[in-house]
Amino acid sequence: MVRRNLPPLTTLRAFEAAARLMSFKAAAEELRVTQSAVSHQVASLERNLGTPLFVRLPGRVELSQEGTVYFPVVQDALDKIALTTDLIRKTNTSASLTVQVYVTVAVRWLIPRLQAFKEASPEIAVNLDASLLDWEFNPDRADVGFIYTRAPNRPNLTYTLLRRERLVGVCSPAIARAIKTAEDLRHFSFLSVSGTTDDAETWAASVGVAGLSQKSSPLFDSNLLAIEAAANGQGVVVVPQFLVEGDIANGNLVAPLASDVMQPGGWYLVHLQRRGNEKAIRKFLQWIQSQT
Amino acid sequence: MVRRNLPPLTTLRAFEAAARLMSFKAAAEELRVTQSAVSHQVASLERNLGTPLFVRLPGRVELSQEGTVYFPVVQDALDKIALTTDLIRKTNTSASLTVQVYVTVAVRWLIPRLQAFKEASPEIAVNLDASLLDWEFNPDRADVGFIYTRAPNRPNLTYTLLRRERLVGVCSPAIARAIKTAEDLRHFSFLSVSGTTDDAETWAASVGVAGLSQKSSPLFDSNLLAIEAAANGQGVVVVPQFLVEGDIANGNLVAPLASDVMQPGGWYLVHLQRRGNEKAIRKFLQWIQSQT
DNA sequence: ACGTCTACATGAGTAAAATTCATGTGGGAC
DNA sequence: GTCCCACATGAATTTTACTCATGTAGACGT
Repeated sequence: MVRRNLPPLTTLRAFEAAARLMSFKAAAEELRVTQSAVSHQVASLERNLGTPLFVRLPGRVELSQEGTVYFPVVQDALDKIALTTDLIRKTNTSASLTVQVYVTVAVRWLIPRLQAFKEASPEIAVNLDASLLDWEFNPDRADVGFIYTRAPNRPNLTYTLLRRERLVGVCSPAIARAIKTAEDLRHFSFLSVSGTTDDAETWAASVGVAGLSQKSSPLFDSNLLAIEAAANGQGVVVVPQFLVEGDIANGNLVAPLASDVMQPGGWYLVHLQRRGNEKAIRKFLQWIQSQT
Repeated sequence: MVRRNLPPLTTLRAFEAAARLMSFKAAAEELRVTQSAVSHQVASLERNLGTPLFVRLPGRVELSQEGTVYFPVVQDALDKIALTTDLIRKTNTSASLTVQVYVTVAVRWLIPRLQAFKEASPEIAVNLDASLLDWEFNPDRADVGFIYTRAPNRPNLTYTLLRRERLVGVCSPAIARAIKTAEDLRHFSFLSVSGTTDDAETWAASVGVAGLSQKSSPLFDSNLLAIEAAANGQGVVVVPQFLVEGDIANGNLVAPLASDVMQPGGWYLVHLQRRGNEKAIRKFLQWIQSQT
């Protein structure tokens, strides 16, 4: 068929649900929008077609004559699209899961543990969408996000708190030997990372050298580089503890000064609310909760 | 079927056209969007499905394996929706045309002439969407608009200039007998209409009494009421001439002072660009052009 | 008769999606 | 090597979808 004058296709979704359920309210619940959205969508479709598709009765609706003609055609069409869409998705995505994760977290925490997930769920291939500076979960690019935020409240997203994390200042063993008190920090560089200077200052204040981290030197783009630099004896970096607990355990890095200060936000596993029932997402969520 | 996880339906339109034509560029032309829009839409659908639907080759595309599966299902579904949509539209709207028109223009100019249009095109029922203050064409509410504007450049709309109109100051015959020169206007009220005070002042300046219209009295919501008030001897109103030429011809209103000042904008017949080929719209446009 | 509750309707404001714009890229034709 | 073409992409803009707040009409209970 040559170019067709289709109605706005999104409105068909609302119309079909409302027609099938005989209720704008029930359709709204199913589609996870407000009743008002369904009402507006149906009205838009009716304007486009130039005729009512429903007869409005007190507290309920019936299909109009035109609606009775339209509904089975639309329902059948959407059903066929949905079935084929699911088939293609299953073929390609139910066996994979894309995780959006900060590159440092990927390298230093997640990747070492992924083997365990693969063993637990061999049918799910995990792809990592590692980002350098993106703190916001992008549902267009990933199925889930391992995200640090202080405001876990973006609409349409489900946030599951995995951990609140302590901040630690770490350095190489050589530098650690020279640090007896916080005052000794004045002799070494703070390796600051863009976007995390608040954390560094919070930690510095907690060990009694408020303001010191602001006199810092090399600015790094990511914790990954900063941690490497710290391990190489170039100074002290302040990071969430879970990123360096492996290095602390093997002596590669040392946390010479104790502090109980916590990051103000939390680390969350995030996904689109409406995808909360997908098996791969649920399995990953369960697994990562068991790891933290 | 209970709630389904449909892809974004708008993307299906782009996918189907691109798949049928084997060209994003040709699909863009057919859909009257840019090639970039098609590219973005297809990419969005591919992300949603988790797999490419096209194989990109130099300067052309082929359907991928999944695309080959998906295309006939989507095409068939959209064809069925389009056919049924057209059937419903034909039943309800191809024989009718809704004209958005300022209420004064409707009462004083268009309605008296509609009989001629009905005789010329009896198969087209004209509905009027008369508005009081809306100067902007709303394609959601009407098929065409008879619109005054100085800026005929909103995107996606086609503007056809019908006329540029002279402004006239009109009053009852009784008041007209008392007006020999423009200075005599000082003894009478200017009947101002919200939204048209610029016109009134432009006219007043053109007959040599700049500023006089700004000392005006009763403010009316529409020219219709103001014209009625003028005919009833309550003062002078400044309006586009075509609105009162019938009253001037029958002596109900008089334009005692000549002026050649024109309205700065124009009167246009407006419609959605993409609907320019519809028979009812074309017929109405031809007819109203012959009337002006 | 009155009050309460429900589902749909509507306008305004906000968020998300669609689209345009400008430009880049890779390959084919000449 | 140059030019041209179709597709790709990011940013900005426009349009659409949606939410919010509120209104309305009728059903139901008292």
